[in-house]
Amino acid sequence: MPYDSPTANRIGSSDLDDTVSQATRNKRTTLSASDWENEALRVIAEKGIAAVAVEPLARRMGITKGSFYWHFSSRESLLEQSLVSWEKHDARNLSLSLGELSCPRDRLISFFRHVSREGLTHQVYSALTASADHPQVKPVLDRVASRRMAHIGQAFRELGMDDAEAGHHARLTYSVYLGFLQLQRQSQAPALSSQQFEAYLDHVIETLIPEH
Amino acid sequence: MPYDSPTANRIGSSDLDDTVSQATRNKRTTLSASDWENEALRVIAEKGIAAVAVEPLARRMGITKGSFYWHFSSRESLLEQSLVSWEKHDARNLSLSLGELSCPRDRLISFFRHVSREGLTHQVYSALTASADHPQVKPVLDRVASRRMAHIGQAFRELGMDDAEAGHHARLTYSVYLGFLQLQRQSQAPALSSQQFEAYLDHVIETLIPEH
DNA sequence: CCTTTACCATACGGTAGAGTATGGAAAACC
DNA sequence: GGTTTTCCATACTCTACCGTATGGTAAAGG
Repeated sequence: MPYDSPTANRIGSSDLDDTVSQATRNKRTTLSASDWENEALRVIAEKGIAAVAVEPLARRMGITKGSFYWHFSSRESLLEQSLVSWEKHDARNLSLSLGELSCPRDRLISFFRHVSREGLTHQVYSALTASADHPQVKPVLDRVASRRMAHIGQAFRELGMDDAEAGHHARLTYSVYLGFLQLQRQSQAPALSSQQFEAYLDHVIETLIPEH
Repeated sequence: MPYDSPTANRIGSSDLDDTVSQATRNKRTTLSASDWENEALRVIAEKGIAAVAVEPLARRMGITKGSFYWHFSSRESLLEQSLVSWEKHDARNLSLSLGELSCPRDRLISFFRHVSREGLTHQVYSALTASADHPQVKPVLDRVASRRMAHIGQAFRELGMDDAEAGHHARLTYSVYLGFLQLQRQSQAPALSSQQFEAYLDHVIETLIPEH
């Protein structure tokens, strides 16, 4: 019973944010634990964490439960490892997208721009916010939010704010981001067009980010 | 089969936002449809819409399913009527808390102040945002959000903004509110103390609401 | 007083998913 | 080449909930 063993992707990393779902394993080899994790994350992105059920997931992958319970001890274990995997991936994304640019203003703008048409990672986050009360999700969301707000706050400090003001402004800025995700999720209408979104984004930047 | 009949509270209005749950019906008379609706809304506030299940709800009320299926045709019907009832209640709250004050600035500040320690109605809203993808919840949330943003936008227009800017600023302001709710729901730590919250609120007001 | 009608209890059938048990096949190992 | 490991299929059990069927009781209406 090797379930819950350290996830060493045996076949190939099959990194997140790529679209090789079925193609990766097209009848050829056997499945690994990370294959289940990635598929679970896709389901989370599409239908939320409550939709991560063992049997439907197995059907979706063209396989049976027998495989699952060899790799994992329980559904809870799958969720745990999937969330850990996602959190690592997100932390790496954060360093990449916000750690590169030297100008703090560009960093903040880049943060907002990454929201609209971002890949699987952000969709998962949006879906997880809907399950913020879930005992396994809550600590993950808290860490991710803290990490992101810390980065944002740092940018505001570099723009001349003192610690207290930067902290408040980071919380405010991140709330705007969360509120945007919420409106995005609940709106059935086509939401905002591209130009409307751009105009709104300009307004947000103008309101929240000091000129220099 | 009188289920789905117009909810005429036969016994007593048992209005929302009061705490007479068991006390209202302490062995005495029979239950009405609105009793089920109110209890459902309490469950939504506590554990979300997925926790609204017929049998657990009946157990919670010290009764059996037999009663429920006399008043309602299905679980779906209960949700529908509960949401309708809540939406009406919320619309009335909006007119009351934002329609009274003449000064638009005070109206906006009052809006934010009503968030922190508000009763059942706001808890329900916070819980519903977690189920924004639910087919019965989505249209309700859309209407409520539009209604509230319209009020906020009107206040900004009265403060001198043109239509486009007021619209954007209303969306931005409402996003801050939604983001606050989200952070509230997901934080396991004691969140913010009273003074921290006041300081943050001052910052929000200063940032979002023009001086005069 | 006797019959409706309103309301609720009890018992049933049906579904969906979580785990378990066990066997089978294919590859790896020696 | 035979044994061991790895991986998956099949066939259960168990729980929780939805909805139905039906019978019982107390109050209201005639």
